[in-house]
Amino acid sequence: MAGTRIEKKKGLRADAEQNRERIVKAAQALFAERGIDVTMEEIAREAGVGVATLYRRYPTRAELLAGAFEDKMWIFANGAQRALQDPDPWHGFCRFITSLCAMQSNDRGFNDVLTMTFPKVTGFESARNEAYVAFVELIERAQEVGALRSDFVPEDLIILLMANAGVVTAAGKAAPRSAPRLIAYLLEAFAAPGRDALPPPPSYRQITNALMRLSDGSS
Amino acid sequence: MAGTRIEKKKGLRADAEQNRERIVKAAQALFAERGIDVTMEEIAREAGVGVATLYRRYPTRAELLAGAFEDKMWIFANGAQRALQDPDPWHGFCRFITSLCAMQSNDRGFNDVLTMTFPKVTGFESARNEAYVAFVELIERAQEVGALRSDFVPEDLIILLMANAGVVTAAGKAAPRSAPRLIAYLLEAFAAPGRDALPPPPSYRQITNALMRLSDGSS
DNA sequence: CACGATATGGAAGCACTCCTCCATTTGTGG
DNA sequence: CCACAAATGGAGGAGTGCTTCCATATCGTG
Repeated sequence: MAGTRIEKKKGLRADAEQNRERIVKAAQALFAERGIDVTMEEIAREAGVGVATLYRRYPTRAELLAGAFEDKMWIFANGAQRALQDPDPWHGFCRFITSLCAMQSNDRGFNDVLTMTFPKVTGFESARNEAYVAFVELIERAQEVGALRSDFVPEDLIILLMANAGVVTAAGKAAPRSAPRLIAYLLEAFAAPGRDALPPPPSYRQITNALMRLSDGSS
Repeated sequence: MAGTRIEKKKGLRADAEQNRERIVKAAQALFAERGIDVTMEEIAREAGVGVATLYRRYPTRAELLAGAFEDKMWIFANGAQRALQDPDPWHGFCRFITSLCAMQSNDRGFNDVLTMTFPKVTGFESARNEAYVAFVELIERAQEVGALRSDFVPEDLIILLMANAGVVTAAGKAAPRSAPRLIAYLLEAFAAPGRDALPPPPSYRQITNALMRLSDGSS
């Protein structure tokens, strides 16, 4: 997903740059799996460096978060833009929402960051706004062809995001089965006509087990 | 809502019992307003007692939570039962969901507790199960009269709860405007036909302000 | 290859919470 | 009214997590 990226810091010593990359990767992996509450020590350990190294590169926890989620935020910001190129407005609308929610499901940390909006972290707010502008147009297009109900407003997307975040957070392992069902219901409610069938629900056992997540160590 | 309650602890000295009540009230108030993360010290201060007093009555944080939310959990557990007495199955179904979600909106702590399911706290799990059983019947009744879509399953309620919890948590002050909109969409998706109109959405300003909640001290 | 700037690791400083200890105060039955 | 069990408050032990310090090790240029 990340692949070849531009070298950020200009005058970084070779080994330092390598360590920086290790740190970001470790942070991304741990955040994705366990949410943004992972310890700085743990990230450093996973990256195979000391905490001081981590702090030299990312002086504060917030900056590490920003560094770790920068690319996903950018993908998010451009998601609506790309969806605008879909010839079918309604399909583009649904695809954007679906893929965005999938990102939430697949990355607990991203899920946290999306709705938590920690302030003063360069670039995130602007990414959000950029996505918002594109999304407004996505809505208008879908409404013009009569596929999206006319009383749908852009704020509803944010509500959907927060709702999905709640499901992802609370459902834990059952999220991949639960979240799509929520999205399906909502898309159906958003549509003027009705369309595709619902995905199968998780079992009661699965979902209550997920609720118990405090008892075990996993998600 | 609480009003006159039964004296819990039998042989409590008069002043001790009075302090216990103060503690529960303080805990309920603070939890409701700021979620379950409130400090023990803070609760003690609000109650006008020392921490030791608090700990003597509720030896652990979990027990205090249990004590503070016991009554609301009971209300929840019996909500479905009461809804069963509604002559109109669909109306009963909607009313139960609506009032339950309103409880989440009005009490951040209850919202947390509902989905967090901390284990080994006497009575909560059984309350949940009791509600679940009643809710299954509520569903069947609503489906029999053709008001509720036939592919709706009980687990969908849990998903709805988790989704609403996410909105309440993330929206903060905008929750009273946002959560009902989510519920309205979902109820519409749950219904076989379509019914009532959607409530007005929160403004973009309101909802993004809510997202900024980390910057200020309030919710 | 040597030397200075850069980078590093781990210990320790802070801040914050949960919870415990114990000397002192307070209610209450006889 | 007294004596004693019950109750209390606040200091402090223990644990955790973010961040800083600094002595040491490493890179890379002249």
